[in-house]
Amino acid sequence: MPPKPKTEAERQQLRTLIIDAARELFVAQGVEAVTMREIAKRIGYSATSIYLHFADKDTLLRAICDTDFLALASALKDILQIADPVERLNAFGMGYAHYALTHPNHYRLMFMTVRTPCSPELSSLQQNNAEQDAYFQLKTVINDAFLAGRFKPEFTDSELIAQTMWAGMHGVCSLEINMAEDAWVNWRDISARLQLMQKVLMQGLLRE
Amino acid sequence: MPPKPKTEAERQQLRTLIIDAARELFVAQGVEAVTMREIAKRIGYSATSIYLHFADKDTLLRAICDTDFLALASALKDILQIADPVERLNAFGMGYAHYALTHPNHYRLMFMTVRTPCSPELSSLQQNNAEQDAYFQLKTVINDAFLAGRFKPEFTDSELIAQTMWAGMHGVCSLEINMAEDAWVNWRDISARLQLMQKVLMQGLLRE
DNA sequence: AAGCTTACTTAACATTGTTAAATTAACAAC
DNA sequence: GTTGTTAATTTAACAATGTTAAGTAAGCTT
Repeated sequence: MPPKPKTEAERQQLRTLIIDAARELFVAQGVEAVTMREIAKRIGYSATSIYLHFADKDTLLRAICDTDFLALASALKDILQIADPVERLNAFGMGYAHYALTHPNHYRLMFMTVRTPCSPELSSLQQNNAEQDAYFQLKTVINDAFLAGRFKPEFTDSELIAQTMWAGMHGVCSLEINMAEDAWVNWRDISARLQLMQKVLMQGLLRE
Repeated sequence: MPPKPKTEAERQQLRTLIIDAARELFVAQGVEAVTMREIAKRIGYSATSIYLHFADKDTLLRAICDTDFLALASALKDILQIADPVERLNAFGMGYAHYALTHPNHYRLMFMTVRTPCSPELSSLQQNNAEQDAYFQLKTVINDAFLAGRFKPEFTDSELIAQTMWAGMHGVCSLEINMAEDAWVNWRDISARLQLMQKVLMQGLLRE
């Protein structure tokens, strides 16, 4: 209840307390369920206190987002150790999809909701850092295969290839996350869809 | 201001008046701009009147959605006339993407937002009607190419192919709609991304 | 003319994000 | 030790939203 001057460490601690509470709600019930008052109740503060640490709800959501981008990069980190470039590329795609499908709410926030666009300035993450930036990881993985001459010679723009592979996996994952319950479509098994997408991308892009 | 008993035709007319006003707001400013009061102001009624025609906001949005699913099917209808199955498939993919990118707000509502899932019972559209059901059109286009023996023999499930091609195009379109402004990624030109996706899908799936 | 139904409106409620104004405790200065 | 000052927090309050309940008035039926 009462006010004491707080050290920077204490402030940071409270910040992550808020983020964690928000994430918990958010993972359980999606973005809409996250109300400032509900978050506050969880941590035993009043709603307005959150505004001492985050400018508004959007900023808070982006802070969650940031930690989840980091989590994604961490989840994929080990895959970068695989020696063979094509095998690595395969594993990277599947690792990405696995993260997406096991963290649908995070994934939705990161890539499927209208939000003020991410930019390096607004983020706490370091762009082009292989430990933190999953997009950089993707570019690297693709570029390694590219430099190893594994792609068909007609494809010359490594970053364009990266964006296309991303789009392919993102397409499967986002349709699954958003429309799996949709009875209009007789959905095939998600792992079959993932595998086929992966295979098609590979067959379409790689040399024989 | 005054009440007269209305014929069924008049009721229907008011219904579409509401839908059109809602769509206008919605197209211009996205789903967030669609408030019941704003719609009402546009058509010179009070907000609560809308509830005489639509159970709630979600129902209204889905009604818009329904007319847009129909619009998508209509936009693609002519393509079905193309004789060569592969050429038709190509045109269908591009037509789909064109609709998505020229109607981003509709597309977002149809395929990218959390909504109570579509099912044939809740929709006014006829499933498996080539004039109304774009997914059926897709299945048909794919299946025609399938029956013409144009896919690699290893791919035996025509509907799985359909879902994969859909996912590919959806991936490109939805990333564009949601993340084009994102400065983290050095996005290649959208038409280059579309073309590459199309080409990769074709090269991956079709016989030589 | 009395009453019922229909189309509509105004009031009102609860919930949201957010801001402004109080409160309360610790610390510093005299 | 009283008095400011500052920082952390809360309570009140606002405006906007979706939605419901209660009212109002025009036409229809009898």
